[in-house]
Amino acid sequence: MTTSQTANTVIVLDFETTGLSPNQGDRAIEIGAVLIEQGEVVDRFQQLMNPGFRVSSFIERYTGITNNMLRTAPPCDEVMDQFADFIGDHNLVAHNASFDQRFLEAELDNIQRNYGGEFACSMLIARRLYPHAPNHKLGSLVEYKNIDNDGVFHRALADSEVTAKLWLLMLEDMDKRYQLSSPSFSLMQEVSRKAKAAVPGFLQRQAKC
DNA sequence: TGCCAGGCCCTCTTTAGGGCCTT
Repeated sequence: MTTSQTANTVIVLDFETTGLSPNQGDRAIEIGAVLIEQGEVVDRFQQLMNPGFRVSSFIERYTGITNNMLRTAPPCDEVMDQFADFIGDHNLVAHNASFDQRFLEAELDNIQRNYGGEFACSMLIARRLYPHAPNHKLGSLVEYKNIDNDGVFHRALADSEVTAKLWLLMLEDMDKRYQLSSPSFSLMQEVSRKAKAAVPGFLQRQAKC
C-alpha cells in the first residue's frame, strides 16, 4: 500500500482481552475496528476469538463476553491473520493506545506477522484538548462531549465506533481552536507525544505555518 | 470488586512517587 493510499485514512481499533498484560499470558478475545476515510467510516471489522483457555468471571462481567460465546469462536491466530490483512499499513488510533499496541504486537508476533505503520493515542490527545473533563476514560469523554452512542461499552466494535467519533471531534476542535486546516495524523500523533504544557505553543506555531 | 503491567504525566520532582487509563 502506498503512502498516498493511507494519507487520509486511519483505522480506530479496540481489543477486549483476558487481562492487562500479554507478558503475563493474557490474550485477545475480541477485536473491533473502523476504517475512517475522509472523515467518514467506510469499513468495519469485528470478531470474537478463542484464546484457548477460560476467561475470568471478572472479564465475563466486564465485557459481557462469556466463555460460552468464546467456545465456538475461531482461534486468535486465525482472526489476527484476517485482521492483519484489514489494517495493512494504515495509521492506527486507540484509546490508551499503549495497551492496544502491546496486544496487537503480541498477537501478530504469535503468527509471525508485524505491523509497519504508526499509532496515535486518543486518550493522550484528549488530555491536552480537554483538560477540564472530569476524567479521560472513554465513557466519560463520550458523555462530556455529548458523543452519540448506543449505550454499549467494553465491546470492541462499540468502543471503536465511539473512539472514532471522538477522534473526528478532536480534529474539528483542533481546527476551531488553532485554525489548523485539516490536522494531519502526524500532527495529532505529535500532539499525543508532547507534554501537556508544550502543546498550546506547539499548535500555535503550527497554525502560523 | 478490583488486583495484575506498562507508559504517560504531574508535582509537594529531577537522587521519586503516585495517579490515570486500558482489560
